[in-house]
Amino acid sequence: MNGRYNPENIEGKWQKIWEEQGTFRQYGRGKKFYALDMFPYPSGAGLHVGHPKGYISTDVIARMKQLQGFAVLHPMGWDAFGLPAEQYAIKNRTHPNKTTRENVATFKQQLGRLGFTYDWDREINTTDPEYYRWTQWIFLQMFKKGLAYESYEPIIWCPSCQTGLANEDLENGACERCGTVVEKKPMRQWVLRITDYADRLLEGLGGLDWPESIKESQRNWIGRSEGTIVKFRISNFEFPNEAEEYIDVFTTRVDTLFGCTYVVVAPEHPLVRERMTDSGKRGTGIKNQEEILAYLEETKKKTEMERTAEGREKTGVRLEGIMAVNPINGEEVPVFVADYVLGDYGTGAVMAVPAHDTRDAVFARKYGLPVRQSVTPDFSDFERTEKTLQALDEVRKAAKERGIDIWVLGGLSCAFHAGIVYRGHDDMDLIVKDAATQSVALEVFSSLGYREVKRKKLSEELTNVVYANDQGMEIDIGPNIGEFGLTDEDFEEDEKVLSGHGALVLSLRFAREFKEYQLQGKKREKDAVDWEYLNGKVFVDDGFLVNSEIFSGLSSKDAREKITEKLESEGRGKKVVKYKLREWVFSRQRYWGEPIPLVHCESCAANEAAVKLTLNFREEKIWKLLLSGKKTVETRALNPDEPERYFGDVAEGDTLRFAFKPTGETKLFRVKTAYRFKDVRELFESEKKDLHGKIFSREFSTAEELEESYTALSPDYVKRIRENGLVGWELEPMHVSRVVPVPESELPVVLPDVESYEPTGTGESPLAGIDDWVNTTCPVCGGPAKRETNTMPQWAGSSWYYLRYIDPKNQDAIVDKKDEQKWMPVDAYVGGAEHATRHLIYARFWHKLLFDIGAVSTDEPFRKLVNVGLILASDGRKMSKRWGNVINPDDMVRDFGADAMRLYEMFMGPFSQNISWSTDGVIGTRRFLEKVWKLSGKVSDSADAVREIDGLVHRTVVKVTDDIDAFRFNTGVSSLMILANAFEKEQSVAKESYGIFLRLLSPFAPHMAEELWTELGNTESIFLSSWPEADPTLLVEDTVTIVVSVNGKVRDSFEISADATEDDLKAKALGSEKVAKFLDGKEPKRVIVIPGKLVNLVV
RNA sequence: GCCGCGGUGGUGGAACUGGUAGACACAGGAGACUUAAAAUCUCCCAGCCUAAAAGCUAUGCGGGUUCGACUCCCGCCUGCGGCACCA
Repeated sequence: MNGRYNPENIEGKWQKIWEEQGTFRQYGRGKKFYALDMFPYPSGAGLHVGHPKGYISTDVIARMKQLQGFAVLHPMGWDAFGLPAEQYAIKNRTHPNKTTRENVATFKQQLGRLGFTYDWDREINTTDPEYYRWTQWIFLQMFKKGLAYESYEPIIWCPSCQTGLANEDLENGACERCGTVVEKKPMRQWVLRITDYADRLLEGLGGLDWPESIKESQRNWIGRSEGTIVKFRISNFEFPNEAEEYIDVFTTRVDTLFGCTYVVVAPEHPLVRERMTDSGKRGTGIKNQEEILAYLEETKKKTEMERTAEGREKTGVRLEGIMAVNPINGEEVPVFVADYVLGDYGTGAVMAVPAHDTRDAVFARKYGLPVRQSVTPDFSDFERTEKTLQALDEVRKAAKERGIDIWVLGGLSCAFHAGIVYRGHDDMDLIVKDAATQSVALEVFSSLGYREVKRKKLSEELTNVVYANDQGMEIDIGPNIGEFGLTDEDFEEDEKVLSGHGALVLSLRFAREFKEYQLQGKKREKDAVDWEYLNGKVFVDDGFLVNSEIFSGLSSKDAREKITEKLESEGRGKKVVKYKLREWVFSRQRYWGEPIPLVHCESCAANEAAVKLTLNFREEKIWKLLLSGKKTVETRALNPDEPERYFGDVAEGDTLRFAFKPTGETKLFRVKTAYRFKDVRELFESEKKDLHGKIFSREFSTAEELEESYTALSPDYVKRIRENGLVGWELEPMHVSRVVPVPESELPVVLPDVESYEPTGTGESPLAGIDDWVNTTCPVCGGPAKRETNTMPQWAGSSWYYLRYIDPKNQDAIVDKKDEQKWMPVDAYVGGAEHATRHLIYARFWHKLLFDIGAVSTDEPFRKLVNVGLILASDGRKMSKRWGNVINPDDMVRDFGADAMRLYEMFMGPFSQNISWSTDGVIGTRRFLEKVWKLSGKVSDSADAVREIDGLVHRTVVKVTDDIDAFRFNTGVSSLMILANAFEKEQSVAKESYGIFLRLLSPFAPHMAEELWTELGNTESIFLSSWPEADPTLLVEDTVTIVVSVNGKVRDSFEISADATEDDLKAKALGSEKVAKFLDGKEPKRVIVIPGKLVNLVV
């Protein structure tokens, strides 16, 4: 006997032995298993009990897998770059390196006490130059592939963190980190072209064993939608060059094209600015310029303040003087500028179809624009009757005779096609306009054979009465609206509003048809028609076309194809795919991050400047066509999402850079001299007409010619632009320098020490102030050059760390290929759900790039992903210093032992669920361990102690194995408790059974299991033994409990041998006295026998 | 608004593909041991009605399918998470 259970005496001891003997470095075995945790950010606060939950789970799995004979990789490391360390550094004037080192030490010590199986020889730290050397290397690979580019677009800027942010770093329009409302700020940025991978990121999800919610979040985030670009020609406009000009709109509902009654462009749309900028030869065509300018001003202000406000009111201004021509029918429709259209999604312009889009409907109603239905719901699957319509007519007629005007809420068009009127899902509401005549209305209904069937109390004073006739038609009559002072206008609101006011609402519903609808809905499942009403208009996702000329009668789906085909064949449209995913703004203007390994060389740029014009096109075939005969071609691309936004203060001889996006492709112009803006613009516009460079070959076949075509931009002109407020964006002069990658052999570019970590706030990182670091020589020409001073975001290092664990000390590659092939992909990745749309998208993106360049062998890094649920404090809030509700794992280990704490965290509930901490719960698992400890005193070698509960032992083997594999730790632990309770009831426990039990327990409570295993006389570690296998013959029980029920209610049960026949069961059940009572002497109508389970008697 | 996931005792939760709802544990109650307390052990513990048994009611609410529903279907309510003027 081993005395009292005292975790202190055994836990440290075994932790040391495991580490010394390398118990968990059995890498030579055959099958591999890679168990991975999302590595922590080593904060100054240390661990709280929530952190280890995920780590315990991977440890449990790792230990079981090792017992099952796998080679198990289970590493840990530190994601240590990031703001908190930097902020701490600013405050305390310590180097972030120092705090990071200290925090890591604390974390490591805390984790050590819990007895994890980490191989610390593989520890990595993202701030270690030997690590970030490879982070920089990956960046260079992106740069070489054109996936990293310099952009001058306005980006999201957090004024408090003083850095640019990615779209992913936002939470409800505020900085995720500090909660400050962000701004848009134009500045030079490094951006990663993640959208190039959008489709693959989307498709790859299909094969992953990940929680559905995470996959769904990623799908949402990527936001792929297939649609059509439709070209609306602009008319009523003086065309200087007789050139046609178009507004391209993006729509996913091209089937509603005939319902388009106007076009809306975003305030940022080039059309707006272009029409407004000057009175030169193009003219503007827009008559109400001032009004529009005022509107643009207004929207600019609005976006900063109340952008997030719910239910923003829709505002807009018509562009007077121009019209847009609907390419499908030649109809001219007005054009509006309105900020309910987003400038940075689609084409920044939409075709408005108020009949089939709620936003357009709201706008159309406000500005009195026509509404034209072009699609109607498809009710062909429903068996229609005319009954509802008849009933409606009847009611109306009878009402009219008595001088009552009845309003119908809900679409009659819908009623017409369906033969039934629906509002919402099941009824149509009638309103008696003149509330004073409510009593008369009631009289109408009763005269038509309706009688009261039900009364619903809506509130203290308000009651709803339901009448029905004998054909099953129901009418709801709401309370009298007269008392509430509603006016005619209120009737235009939707029914919700009215009932909210206690309006007199009469609901007409045909009960039987509603039932049919339910059945149909079930059969059709996802095809079920989805629609809603607004002021009598029908919003239909899927239906068939009406009012659409030759397309009428087609289904929405077919029409989308057919109309697109037609537009395409005429050059007036194009099938396209759009994403919500934005490019990844990758640079940060902060200190504590990986330096971006690039150099800006002015000398190289100067050489380049000898060539008068350099064009960069992303698509190779285009620039080749354009630049044939030119001296220099640079393949680096610039990707502006916004066209020609930046106009600097330029003087003659300065370098100007224009970025524009006429057709979605990306181009960069560099023009050695400053040119007159107007003429440059003309270049853009002409370019729009013909992508394939007609204008270049015609007008600028040589660089010299191009230069001749332009004259210097006059200061007057710049002033005018500014005064007009047309270029409301920050003016920023741009300098051309050539970006040169730091050669791989010179990596890492080490983060230098600085005097002050303080962000500069100017859009430059603190690194910019270190002259002797910034100034360097160009790797290409050897001339003076400046280093890139932006740093990488925190997400960089974590986007590939799982690869480095495999081969952490490799000097020649990010990971050895053979080792990579052995260990990848990760078999179980555990971490918080909050990483759904950042880390987990970024890492997949990087991994796919690495796959493309042959650095890794798998297309996806994480085969299986499991979310760990939060551990909340006992008050239900998140654990935080701020609330003073933090539980420290060290205290738990001290008071109850690591094993009890591990066991509790696995037992407390479903692994992925958020659950409040309960220290009492730890007491429970500690008691269980005490019980197990005592059981060792009962262990006996004698064979006669065996067999009794062998069945239970082996069923527990199956249960625990399955549960661990499926992350159902709570029920796994529970079954161990059941087995221990059973052992306890026995006189003695067979040594063999106890050995099985210990091995099942060992992943959860390794220290105790190891100790007791030794106690049993084993000389080698329990973790070098093998996982128990269940004996199938012991799994079946000899006797089973059969339940007898009468009409499904349990009345009796009995034990019977497992091989009893159905007839045996039946006989026994019928013989039961308890059952006889319920049979009431009658013979059961039917007897259902489920072997091994139950007998049900139907009376 | 759209999408996804949930809603079971005083509490955390269990129930496999429809077959004894509440395993396991916490808290609570009663008792044993003890001078006493802690620890430990035994028993009770969904609600209603009961002396007890029996019975009835119960898995957010209302319907449905089925011999039988926490489980499947329809509709609602509600909580959480994601996206959100994304055309």
